[in-house]
Amino acid sequence: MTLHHAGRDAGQPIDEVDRLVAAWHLERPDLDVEPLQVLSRVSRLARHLDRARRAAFAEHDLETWEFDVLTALRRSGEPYELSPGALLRATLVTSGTMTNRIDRLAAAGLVRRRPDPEDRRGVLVSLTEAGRVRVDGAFADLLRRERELLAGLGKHEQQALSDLLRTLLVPFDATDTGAH
Amino acid sequence: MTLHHAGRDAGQPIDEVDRLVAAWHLERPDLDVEPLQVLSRVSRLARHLDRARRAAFAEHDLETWEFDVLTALRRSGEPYELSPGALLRATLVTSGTMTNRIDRLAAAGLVRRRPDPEDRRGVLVSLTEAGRVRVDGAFADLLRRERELLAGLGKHEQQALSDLLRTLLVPFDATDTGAH
DNA sequence: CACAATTATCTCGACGTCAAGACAGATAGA
DNA sequence: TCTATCTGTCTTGACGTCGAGATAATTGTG
Repeated sequence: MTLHHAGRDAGQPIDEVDRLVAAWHLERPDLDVEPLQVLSRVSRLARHLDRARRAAFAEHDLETWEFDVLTALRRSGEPYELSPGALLRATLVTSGTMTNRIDRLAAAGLVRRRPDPEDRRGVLVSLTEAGRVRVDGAFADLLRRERELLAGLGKHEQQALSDLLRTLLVPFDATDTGAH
Repeated sequence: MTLHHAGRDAGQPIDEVDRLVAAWHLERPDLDVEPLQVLSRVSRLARHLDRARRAAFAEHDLETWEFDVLTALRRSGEPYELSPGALLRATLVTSGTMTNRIDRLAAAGLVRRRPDPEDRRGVLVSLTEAGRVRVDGAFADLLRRERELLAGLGKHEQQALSDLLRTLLVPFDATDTGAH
């Protein structure tokens, strides 16, 4: 395996993934572990982002899962109303989970449930005024914090990064319909 | 907000995040949601990766959490032995979770627990031969699949991507000591 | 018009994780 | 040495998610 030139750029700082890759090189010099350079970083970064978000939402008395549901409704525009089915497709959770989430959000007064007038199997979930105010505040705060996390990258580096990530993402978004 | 030039490159396909950003532009034209271009993609990609891994490990009768613990041991080298404390730092879970994981891995015959001869509070967890064989097989398979996921990128695009991700990751890895 | 297949939501039990705290042993200062 | 503090591991209870399946309404076919 020709890994002699596949290392890091000189001058870059070292992160946990560099250490992890180095450890694998010692233990399994026969394997090409380069995929980890990209994909382990994606996973670890996502984990850190989850924590950062949780901290941001805590100041608005919201859990991450509450934010996910409320933003899906907010993003859908007036009258901020979607079916549970649409919500679970937007948030990638199962139907049992969504029922539970809607129950708790309704108990907290952030959403309202009403029967779908056009389909008697169906239900429509809408944002209350309290819910809209809460999610708008949390979202603005989230964007502020995310901008800080990206401060280390210039505008066109960010653009390059999103383009590269999109390339990896497209195959998934194309085939995948989410959990039901 | 001057976003008129901040969109996507022409010729690139559209992914879910492009749709999500477009929806926000309609609903909240006052907000600069560009951070989502990077960070939502990271989160969503991590989610898809989790699923892909789960599928890879299933063929080796391993859960993701089992793989995480076993690779930490494998990577540490002979004699493939670490304390629960070291394992929880490596995997970013809490101590209660790690106790539970070790219990189940020991019951499955993949790891062994023994008292630390140098510290009577402590325990040492080591890979059994069965555990080493299992994790080596699963890891090779994982790398094979991850390489396929990255097939859409050239070698130096992968390099560029890991460098950009490292820049975002370094501040976290520097300050953060993980969950205890 | 009836029947089968599909769609939408909810119910329930099992599972893995976390957070807080219990407990034993180690360590350092008075 | 005695005591306070720290460290390492385990215990416990609450919680959110999943997966399977139940129920009910709609749609499509003959």
